Amino acid sequence: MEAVLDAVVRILRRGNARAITTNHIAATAGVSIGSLYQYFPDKGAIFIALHERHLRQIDQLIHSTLVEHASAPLDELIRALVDAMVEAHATDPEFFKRLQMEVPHRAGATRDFAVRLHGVFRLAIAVRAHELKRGRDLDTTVFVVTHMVESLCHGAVLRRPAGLSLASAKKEITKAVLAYLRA
Amino acid sequence: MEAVLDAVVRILRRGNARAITTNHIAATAGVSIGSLYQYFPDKGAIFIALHERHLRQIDQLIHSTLVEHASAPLDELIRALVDAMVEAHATDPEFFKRLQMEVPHRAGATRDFAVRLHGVFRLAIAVRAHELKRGRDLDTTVFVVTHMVESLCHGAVLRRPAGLSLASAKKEITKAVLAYLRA
Amino acid sequence: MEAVLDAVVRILRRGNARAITTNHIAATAGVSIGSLYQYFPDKGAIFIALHERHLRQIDQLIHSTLVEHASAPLDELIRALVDAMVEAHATDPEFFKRLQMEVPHRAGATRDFAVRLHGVFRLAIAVRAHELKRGRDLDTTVFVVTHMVESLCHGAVLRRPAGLSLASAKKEITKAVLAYLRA
Amino acid sequence: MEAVLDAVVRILRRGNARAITTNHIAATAGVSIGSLYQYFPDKGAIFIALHERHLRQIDQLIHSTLVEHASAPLDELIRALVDAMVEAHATDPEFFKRLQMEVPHRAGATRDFAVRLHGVFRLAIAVRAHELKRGRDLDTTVFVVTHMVESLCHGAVLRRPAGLSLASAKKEITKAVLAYLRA
DNA sequence: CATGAATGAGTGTTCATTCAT
DNA sequence: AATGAATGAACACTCATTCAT
Repeated sequence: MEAVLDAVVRILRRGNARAITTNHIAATAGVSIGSLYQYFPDKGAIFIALHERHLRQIDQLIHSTLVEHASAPLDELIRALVDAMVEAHATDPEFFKRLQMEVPHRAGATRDFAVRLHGVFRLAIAVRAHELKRGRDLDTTVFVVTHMVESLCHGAVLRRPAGLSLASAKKEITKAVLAYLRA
Repeated sequence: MEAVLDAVVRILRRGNARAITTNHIAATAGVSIGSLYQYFPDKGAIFIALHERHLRQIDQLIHSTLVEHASAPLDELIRALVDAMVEAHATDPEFFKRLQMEVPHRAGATRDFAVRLHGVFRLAIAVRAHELKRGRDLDTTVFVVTHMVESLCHGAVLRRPAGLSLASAKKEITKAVLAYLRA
Repeated sequence: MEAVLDAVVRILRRGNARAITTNHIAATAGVSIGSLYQYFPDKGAIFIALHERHLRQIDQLIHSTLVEHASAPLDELIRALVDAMVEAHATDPEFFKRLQMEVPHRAGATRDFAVRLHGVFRLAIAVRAHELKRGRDLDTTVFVVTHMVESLCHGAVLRRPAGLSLASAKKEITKAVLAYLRA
Repeated sequence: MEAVLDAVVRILRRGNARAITTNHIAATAGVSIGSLYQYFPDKGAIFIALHERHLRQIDQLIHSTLVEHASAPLDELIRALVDAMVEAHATDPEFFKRLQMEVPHRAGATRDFAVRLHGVFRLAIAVRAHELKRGRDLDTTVFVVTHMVESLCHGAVLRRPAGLSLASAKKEITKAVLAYLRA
């Protein structure tokens, strides 16, 4: 199963978006289509699994970042999170872009992403509520932070303006998130 | 040509993502496939045109908002922009979601979006540079604002937490953007 | 459409039961699979159409036999009917056998056959009721005659014992049917 | 082996004609496909065995009927045979119909049926030759009787007209066969 | 003997695209 | 310019069969 997902990744990296056929995936994975269909009910399931694996990896990254900085103040935590998110996608931005664009991602894959981030971010922010102004709605705050982190980190990797280094981008994102949280 | 794009919209609204075939699009548009291919070189061109039309609509919306608030202070402008963006997508969020998920948007459609917003936002912010701290890099600031507005406005329509009204979401987004700009 | 059915017939005659694939049918018919699927929703529809055409041919044969012998007495009519039925299948018994055995005939094709024969036989026998004993139930009589004619005529072509000529078989069938009708 | 055939029967009764795959048969039978292929060289062999088992059951039924009525006169014998045949199929006509329609019966399964019936009927009629007119060809007579019994008994179960009870159908079939034999 | 994961040739079907009318 | 029947490459998927364990 892992081999199949890796095969899709390999094909995607090679840039052959047109070659993402079940037969070609199976061949690239070194298994027969029969075997492929023993583990995935249909083609869509492969894409869903691929997205989910990607999300799981980000999840783990964020989890370990949160654990590592469990007792750190808000600004340090945000800095670390942004750093982790950006680095996670900066390794192979080309591939990441293609995964976003070429691989159909129906079925709330993106939603899942927002939802999962929501849970852990909620906890992390709740713990540091004393650093924020009183009277804020926690879920609203988390909603905004979640979207800012996701969108800006992706943007930093894929669409940052020429002349803006990745390091500066990370600083700016951190600044923006903290500005919101402290407002 | 407009009829063809409207046909895709109609099919999308009906929810039949599987039915987006050139033949079905032509039939729904009330033209023959032959005619369809007289105006669009291939299927992808239809999707590109559809996305571009959507972007053009948002562009116009933002343009008129900017013109309307040409001499307004920063906070009013941002409030108006967020309002316009959210309302533009809130009319039919189901359709909008499907457009994002089902219609392949290769060829930097999203990039174009960011790029276009970038241009006008740049001007609007440059004009109000006196309201911001000195020494900021304009492009960086615009990059962040652009992504925040896009991501949060889309998120507000598609993924806002239960219990958060659209009106409150708009306020919160405005607050977040202004917090960043004033930081 | 006719060409497609003829193609199936040709393949069947060639004996290549394994070669009855939609692609092969289309190729044999001299049309593209695309065209084939423009006229038949799926493979099964081809078989149904083939059976229906065969039934229609038999229907017409029986109709003209009935018309030709509209005012003939019962024994002459039965003799003519049996003759027509046997001759219709005797032309190419090999093909006919394969049509029965190799071509899936779900969806009440055979039932239709019995039903159609029932209607015309009913009329033909009703008109000659005076030649039969009184008090017979017409539908029951027709049911028996229908099945006798169909089964025995098919059997005469496909399974008659060695040493029994087709001509003798026809005589015997006629005798059997008349014996029943006059009983 | 018996379990495998029963599995096919069970699947057929459930109506899932599309589900008659070797894997599904094996699963339903509670054995592995490996084991299935230890006893049956290929899929066709399963169907042949199924048909043969069915024929064997009918054979036994007819045999015992013949033995039971070994010294009975012709009319009693025919009545008993028709009764046995009809009852044999009337138990589960739905299943029987599906067996006929869905299960490929190449390889002269039907022929075997006619042939086997032929043997025993031949003997039974030969013994009672004194009840028939002289000068009849025995094989011809048996051919006709065989087909009449098979076709009419099947027809009585599957296609008898509304308003005709099974009991009346049996009487009528008996009458028809006797009428022929005595003609 | 039994198992069942693995195989892959082969199938039905779709659908973007063309082109003669 | 408009049409839409025809095309056929390409695809997702099935399922009978094998064979190492």
